[in-house]
Amino acid sequence: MLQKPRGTRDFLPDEMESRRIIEWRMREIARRWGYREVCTPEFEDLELFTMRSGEGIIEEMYVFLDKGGRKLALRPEITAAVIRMYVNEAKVAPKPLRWCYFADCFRYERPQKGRYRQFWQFGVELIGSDTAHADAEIIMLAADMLNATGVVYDLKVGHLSFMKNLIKDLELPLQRRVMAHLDKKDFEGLKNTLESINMMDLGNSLISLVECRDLGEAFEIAGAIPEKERIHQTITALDSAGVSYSLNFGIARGLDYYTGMVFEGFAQNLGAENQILGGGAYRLAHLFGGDDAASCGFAIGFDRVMVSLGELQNKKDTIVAIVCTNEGRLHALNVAKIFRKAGLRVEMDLTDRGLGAQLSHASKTADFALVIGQRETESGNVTLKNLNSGEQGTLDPHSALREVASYGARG
RNA sequence: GCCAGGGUGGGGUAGUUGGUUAUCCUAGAGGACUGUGGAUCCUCCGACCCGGGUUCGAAUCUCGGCCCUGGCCCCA
Repeated sequence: MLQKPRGTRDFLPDEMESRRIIEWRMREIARRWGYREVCTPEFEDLELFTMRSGEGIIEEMYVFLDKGGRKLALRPEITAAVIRMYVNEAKVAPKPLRWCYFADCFRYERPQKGRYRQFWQFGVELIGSDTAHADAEIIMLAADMLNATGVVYDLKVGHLSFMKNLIKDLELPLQRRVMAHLDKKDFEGLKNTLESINMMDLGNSLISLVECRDLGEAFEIAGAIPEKERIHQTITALDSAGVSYSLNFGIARGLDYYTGMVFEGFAQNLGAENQILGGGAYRLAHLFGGDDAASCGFAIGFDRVMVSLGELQNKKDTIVAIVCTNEGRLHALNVAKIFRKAGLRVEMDLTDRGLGAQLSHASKTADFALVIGQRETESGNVTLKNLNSGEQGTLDPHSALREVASYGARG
């Protein structure tokens, strides 16, 4: 049998319903904050992604040549494409721009719990606003959105300026190494790296910074930071808004283009892949030939949220099955039309079997049966049967409709 | 790329000192019941992940691959 490609998934109707429900909760929060949806191509020039993240990521992407010999890649993330789009299409639009997206991405990685080769991200980007309150809005929106899904998570907020201030005198490659150590909480590796250049004092400061959960303390450790006032404003706004988070100045988020505030969210009941959200303030537009617009945004790992939520009990539609004889079929189609126009879910029996067999099937899949044969056709009525209670009666189609409509949704 | 454990009808399973037509449950189709379902009974449909090797004979032993689950690495 032909199998689906590794790391991809099929979604049956029950699961799709759950996914759409959660998706729409996120969409609704984005809408309330003024973020409007954008859409970019599923594939882009490979260069778009290597410019943002370096040549190393080619190994982790689906890369291919098209028939014109162009080097393309399935998008491994959306932020770069959104900023490219901003530079191409919207440079002169009034700032700030509030955009969001919900789309699938592709990464060629080894699948494991919460990690797939095709996966969906819900993200937002706030472009052209470089203030404490822009940073705060993005974090508040992230929290609002995760809360709306019902997922249980920890939110960690940090700022790169603390770490950067402490290591600003190191050579650039060394800075990168130190940041990588800190991001992974690899204190042994950090000590070894700094020992080799005789800067153990710095190591101790960095470690206490990473373990520090208090803003005042962090300022003391890191020394004079130009962004101090802005950071204060952001944090004050978060506290005032009642956002639940913890400070963590060890977040490095790997890449060079993050400029200040950074934050991550972690689900509590996932395995090794428990990060469900990541974001921060960054500058990318200049890479793609635009101005040096400041941006801020985040992406939520939609599939991980779904894994964390587990199986959901969705509200079920009331289902009306039409059970009819050959003599009743044309009348039945008219009745079905009336019910559908009223918004009800109606399923015709399409087989030629007897009423007994049709009803047997209906009892497994529906809440009501409308039995329509010669007698109903001649009188213009329908026989409505409640498949849970077994009660039935003959009445005109509109009375039957009222009866079904008042039944409401099944648990 | 690496490590561990797995893969038997659509779903869930039994079956290893190698040996009849591969077990059972469930789901699906039909019937007993030609205008009334769920119970019961009967019938049918349907599987050993793929390929090589050992053997008279492989679901079972062996090798390789694919895929699944979880972990390492990576994580934009």
